[in-house]
Amino acid sequence: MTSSATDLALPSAQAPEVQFTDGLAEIFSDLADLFGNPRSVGAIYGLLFASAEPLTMDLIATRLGLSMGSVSQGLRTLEEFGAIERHGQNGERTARYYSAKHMLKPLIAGFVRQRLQPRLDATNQRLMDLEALLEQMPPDQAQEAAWRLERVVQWHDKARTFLPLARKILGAG
Amino acid sequence: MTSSATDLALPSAQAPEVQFTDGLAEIFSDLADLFGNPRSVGAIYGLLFASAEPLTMDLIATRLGLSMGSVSQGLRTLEEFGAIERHGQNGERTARYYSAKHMLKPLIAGFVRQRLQPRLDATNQRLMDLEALLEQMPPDQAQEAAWRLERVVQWHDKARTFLPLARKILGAG
DNA sequence: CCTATTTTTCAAAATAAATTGAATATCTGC
DNA sequence: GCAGATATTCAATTTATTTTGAAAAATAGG
Repeated sequence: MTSSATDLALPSAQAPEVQFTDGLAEIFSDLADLFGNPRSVGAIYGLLFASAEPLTMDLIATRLGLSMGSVSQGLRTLEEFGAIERHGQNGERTARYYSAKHMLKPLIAGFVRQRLQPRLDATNQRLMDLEALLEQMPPDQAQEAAWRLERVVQWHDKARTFLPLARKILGAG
Repeated sequence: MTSSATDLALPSAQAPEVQFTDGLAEIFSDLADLFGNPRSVGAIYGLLFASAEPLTMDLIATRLGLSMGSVSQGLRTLEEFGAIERHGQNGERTARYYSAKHMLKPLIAGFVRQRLQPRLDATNQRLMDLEALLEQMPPDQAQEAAWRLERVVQWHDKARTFLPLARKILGAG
């Protein structure tokens, strides 16, 4: 709609390897977003994943059009997840270099450990608080409520025991 | 920290059954948020789940302090998920009544079908586009890139085939 | 211990997402 | 086909989140 005569000269007519890298960055942006992480975190991981050699912070920032601040924070998140590696910093050159671990396992495991697990644990605590509340309710109400609560608790327990399995299956590749 | 002398008279010293209902609404709010849905959707489901009898839209709105607009949209989302049921509207009384299906299965299945699946399918398409790109790259680069891309594609396929299993296990309760 | 370079921090700005509310539409019974 | 009641829509507002950018803090070499 926007482009004129030469539709082959697309808005972003980049060299294929650049398109490839940007494409992976975008895909991982979307996945990050899908799982409730900032898009920038996904973009950084995608870029590192696509790159043949490690990159410095400001290469990443330049390439993705992000501020150093964002990249710094994003790298930290990914490092907490255990999804990337540092190189260099051993004297000869000053800037640190980063690369993605090519197993998705650490990324997934890290995400589960850092983000999912804590929230599910918090929910678990609240469910237990509600269970305690039952005792203060008039018996007939309490029984009704207990029945309903039980469903949620059971599901929640299942979800929590399910997570390790999910991690195992999804992390294997 | 905020409350004075009588710590037993907590800020929201409600009847236990109200605390119970609000508690479940909050728990489901958090879960909704965790999975990328508006908190209001979770709150509505939680309230309906906790309630012994079906509720009208404006009972829900009043109880949760939401606008009718939010509740209307939230109920639609939940209906699309297949997580709630309508009652009434069969002549005698005018307002429709809503209740939660007490199986979490439809909620989960609906969420997966309406939200997760479409996004993963879109990602799949983009991965295929990237695969097509490989042919335009110089062979040595293409090989490197293919190797990386393959990892993502494999993982993604696994994730997609994994979803039905997850639904089965988590939906059973 | 100074300087140049890289990295982190975090308040402010930009952006994205959810919620409201009032106009509009749909129903139901008469 | 009107009136009262209920429900939906969607632009405007509010709220929450992400990103920026500039100041402060590390880090390494001289």
